[in-house]
Amino acid sequence: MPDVFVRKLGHISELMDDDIARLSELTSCTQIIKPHTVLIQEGESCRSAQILLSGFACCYKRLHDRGRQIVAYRVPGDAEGLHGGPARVADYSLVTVTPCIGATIDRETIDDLIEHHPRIARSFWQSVLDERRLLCEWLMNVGQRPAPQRVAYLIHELFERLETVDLTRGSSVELPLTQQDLADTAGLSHVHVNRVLHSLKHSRMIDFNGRTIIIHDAARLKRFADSCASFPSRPAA
Amino acid sequence: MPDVFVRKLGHISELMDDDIARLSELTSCTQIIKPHTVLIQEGESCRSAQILLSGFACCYKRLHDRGRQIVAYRVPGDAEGLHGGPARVADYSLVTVTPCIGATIDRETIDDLIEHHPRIARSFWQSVLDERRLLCEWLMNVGQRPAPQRVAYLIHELFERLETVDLTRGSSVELPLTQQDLADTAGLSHVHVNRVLHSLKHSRMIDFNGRTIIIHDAARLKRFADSCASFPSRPAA
DNA sequence: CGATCGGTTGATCGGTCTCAATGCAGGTGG
DNA sequence: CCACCTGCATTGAGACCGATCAACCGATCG
Repeated sequence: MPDVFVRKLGHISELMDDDIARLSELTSCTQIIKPHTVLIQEGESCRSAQILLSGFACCYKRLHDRGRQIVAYRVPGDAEGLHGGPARVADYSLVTVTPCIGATIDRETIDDLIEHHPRIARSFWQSVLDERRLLCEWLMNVGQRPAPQRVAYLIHELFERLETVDLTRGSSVELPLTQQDLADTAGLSHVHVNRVLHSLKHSRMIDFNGRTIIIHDAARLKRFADSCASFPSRPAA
Repeated sequence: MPDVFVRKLGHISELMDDDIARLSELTSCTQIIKPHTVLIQEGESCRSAQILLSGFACCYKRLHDRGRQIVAYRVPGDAEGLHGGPARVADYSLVTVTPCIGATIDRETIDDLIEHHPRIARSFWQSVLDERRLLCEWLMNVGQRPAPQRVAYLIHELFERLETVDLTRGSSVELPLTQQDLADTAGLSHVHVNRVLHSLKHSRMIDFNGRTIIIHDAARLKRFADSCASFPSRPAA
């Protein structure tokens, strides 16, 4: 059974046995990383790709004095720097949120994979394009949605992503994020995120207890996120 | 002299004469496109790449009933769909803003270029990664900056991008965007964009007349965008 | 000449931020 | 074992930024 990373790549683009073998070989050398470890610093050049096999990480940019903007989450199976070409200056910092298990692949190996393994190259393209898709979604999220819908969308997205890697149990997920993290993602204050979460809970859209979130009806949550209801609508009756 | 597109690619990643020849060949068959023409529809599958040689276009997503979010601008030399792999469902719509001159390259040709012209492949990677970089910037822009800084940032970015393709004259640019376009980019109302523009003008940060914008001091504009001044600061005295 | 589109301005409303205080849990050192 | 501290969640009060609504203007165009 290949690891999460290889499975996820195989999901978004067809891979053959030898592709899988080659990738598995590269991700077999793992390391354990402590929470809140900075793996990549915005602005510094980054020579390798990072594969996340377990745990939670996030990517963020800082605005001089002001707050940080989280621009992406990395969950098990995700990777950073899976693109061809020479080393680039990092667009954002990458930091672990929880303890993580990761693997590192250097740029030469990435380039070699892209050059000699067309199916792997495709899967790399797909994964970069998927990142771009999420960035567009997030941009629309913070640009167009009011706070409750914004938070609802984020929770829904994370739930769906974690579902594909079997990190949900039924309708509940473990989200190791603080309300401050959510705030920095949604472009809101953590105080307001708190109120919004409770209003979502009150309207039976979600439920939570500690870091565990329960989504009773993912479709309804999504529908709400896309609606312009000026207030989380109560369940009928 | 190669066209804008080829020059821009050559700028971000080294190309040889035969690469340039091959690309120039592909962009030589141009077409004229009317303003407000939808080239790609969000959600529809898109089989070709579009090169923009002249004119202005924008990419946007729609939120059900609510407004649109512009997620990118395309200026001369930019392209859409410059990535490997099979046709994908479009993440956003692409529509011309002004009359444009464009060229179309089909997916098979793109894949062939990526496979047989390593330097071209690199430049394609770079351009996709540059798009991603801008998306992150925009996300931080709407997520973290107050309205005046947000608009200032956008104007600065567009000025810089247009400068690299020689579409500025000294410190002035022609921006064929309505205030509504800027609003949909910044996640603000067009009324507020109007007020902010005037306050930027009043504080001598920018000047404008019709669609022509003058940036007296690009560095100062950028500095202001990155600051947390609660109000556009007047020039000393 | 009316119609349309984009820009401008004023008044008002409300969503969200900020500030501040409190509570609660886990960890650490005495 | 207790005192303390730190990080996170929670709650209230008040201020403010930016949205909305509405009206008007000017230019362009058929």
